[in-house]
Amino acid sequence: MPELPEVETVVRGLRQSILGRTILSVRLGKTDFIDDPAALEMHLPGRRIETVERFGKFMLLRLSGLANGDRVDGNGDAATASLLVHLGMTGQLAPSPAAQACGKHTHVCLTLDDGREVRYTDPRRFGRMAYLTAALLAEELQAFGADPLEVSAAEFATRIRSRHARIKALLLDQTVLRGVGNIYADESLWRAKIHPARLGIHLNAKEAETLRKVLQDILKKAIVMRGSSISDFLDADGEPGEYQRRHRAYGREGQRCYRCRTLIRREIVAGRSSHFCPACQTAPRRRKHASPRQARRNV
DNA sequence: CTCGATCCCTGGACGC
DNA sequence: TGCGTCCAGGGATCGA
Repeated sequence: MPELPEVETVVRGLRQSILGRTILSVRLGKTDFIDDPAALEMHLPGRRIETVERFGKFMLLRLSGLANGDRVDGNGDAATASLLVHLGMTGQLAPSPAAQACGKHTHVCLTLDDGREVRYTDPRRFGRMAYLTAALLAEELQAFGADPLEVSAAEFATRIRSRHARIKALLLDQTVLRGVGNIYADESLWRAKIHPARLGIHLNAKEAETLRKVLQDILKKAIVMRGSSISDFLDADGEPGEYQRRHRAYGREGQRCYRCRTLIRREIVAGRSSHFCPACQTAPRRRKHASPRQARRNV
């Protein structure tokens, strides 16, 4: 499941392999994960891939202006448009020789000017692809939160400690931080010894800063190890990552905590399966079940 | 504001 | 071997 480190790994691979290539043509299979399939077919051919960037869990392929002075629609926006790609749960984006047969779940093929194709493969089609002008892209991206690798101590503390939601939900909320998913949320909470059901507002300043530090450390190490391959993540070279070997909580239900030997537990927190050590990560005090009558009195 | 529920989708695990 | 069932999960959405 591609989260920030996995997406970063793919982005780095694509930078090596397809930067500067021109897209010649577009072939589509199933298109229910594409915002406007016709826009891809209409606008991608003839455009060069100028940059490959990551934004949270999104990949952004910034495209050149139209080749040989073709008409640019109205505002000239098309000149700085991008292809936005989200890998969802099972998406892969990688170049392969055009001669190579496509897999069953390959739904987008971008023919390049060097005899290869960039292919998007996604069995579950939880991903997303969209051709967006600069203005539309900016509009999309402004809704997202801070980059977890860049976020300052002060901003992180503000974003977390002002919220009544569970810390697990906050870490997963892309409008709070962009790029963290279930694996790295559980891993960072384990490292910081914070129970996933604690409320953001109940973390003290020290806990919040610890969490930020371990989250950054984990994400950086995971990038170095080219991500976690749990089910079927492969990078742009078709290689699996290695970070799953370092997991301390995620996927370790029933195994012993590396710190205290207690059995790792899995519970649904904030709607997501959450792995934690019930001894190291002490649960929040059980909320007193305020009766509806009592709650009403305080109004 | 925050929550849970529901939907999307398919492969893989599991039980019989 | 071959069913059926359940589950995983990022994100959107909706109602409580």
